[in-house]
Amino acid sequence: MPEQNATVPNWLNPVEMKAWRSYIIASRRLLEALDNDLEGHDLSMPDYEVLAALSDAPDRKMRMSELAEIGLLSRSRLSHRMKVMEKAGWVKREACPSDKRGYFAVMTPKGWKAIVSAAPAHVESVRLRFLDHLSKEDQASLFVIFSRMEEAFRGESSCE
Amino acid sequence: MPEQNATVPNWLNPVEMKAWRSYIIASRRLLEALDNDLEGHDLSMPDYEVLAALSDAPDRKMRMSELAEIGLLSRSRLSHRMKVMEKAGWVKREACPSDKRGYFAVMTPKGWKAIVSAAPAHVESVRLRFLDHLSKEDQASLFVIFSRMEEAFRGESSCE
DNA sequence: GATAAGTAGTTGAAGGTTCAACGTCTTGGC
DNA sequence: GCCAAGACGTTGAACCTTCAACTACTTATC
Repeated sequence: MPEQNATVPNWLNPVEMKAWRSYIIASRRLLEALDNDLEGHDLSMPDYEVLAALSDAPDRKMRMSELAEIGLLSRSRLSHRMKVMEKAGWVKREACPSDKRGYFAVMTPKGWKAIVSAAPAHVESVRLRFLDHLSKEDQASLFVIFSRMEEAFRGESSCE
Repeated sequence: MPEQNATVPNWLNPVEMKAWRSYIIASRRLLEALDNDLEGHDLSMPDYEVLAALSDAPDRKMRMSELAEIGLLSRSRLSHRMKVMEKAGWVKREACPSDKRGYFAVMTPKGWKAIVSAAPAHVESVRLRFLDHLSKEDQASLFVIFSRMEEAFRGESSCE
């Protein structure tokens, strides 16, 4: 970090620095590892999340925009991704009768099979890579901390 | 999440689920927000980290591979990124005399100016978006948790 | 000291993501 | 009803990342 003191910047002290660095490194590695673990099932994390969201939805279908929101994807990104997932046969699109601008993403039986076969391994991987490092108390306090953070971001989401 | 019980998958219980979801959502938003905050200085997070690492190195220069490791970038990605950063005038490359395969990434005065002007705002943004949500004790326990996670990933880094 | 194996770094192609612009439809105000 | 403003979703272009292949050099082994 360069030093400078135009308005006396308030650099991170060693404790803060360590917290921040360990967080940033571990969180990247975590995402990487989860993605790798999923690769065996030919799924990426975003694809998995889209399928997981659909699998929980009534009739396994959901409006594009809702899906984008849940999956933390921009509309555009979801749209591009859907083209690929549709080609893979996991989902299809269906016009929405009540709003003619809208579409439903609908999970196909093949998509269902894909997520059913990937889910146990993915959950296992979330445990192994994340939850297993946390005691019950850690889990509770992480939840508090990150909910607070999440709350703070509410309203300025950049994936619309 | 679909249900299935081939080998009785051990789904997440509500506490685990909440910890996991809040973590994954907040951590994505955090990265997004930090990137946005940096945008005003025409830097992305990876660029910032590369410059920050260089600015701390002796002579503000560093071997490409070391830089890649610190910045959590693959060699290839760093190489591509360097081309851009070089064009922007922040860094240049310099052959390594002792190992003729190797290169140094060297920070230019312009690069120094860029990071000096971005750093205070970035640090402020790390505080605002992350550290401010954490008490001293939270910081310490996060550090313990994520160091442990980081440790577990050691050796299977996919950015070589 | 020759050779095999490994390391440093780059490259191009394939694929993913973002951004701004667009067409289509809905909604609210008059 | 009409019109402006907004929401839904898609598109293409620009950009970024990954992956595998490659060159050039170094190291280890014999």
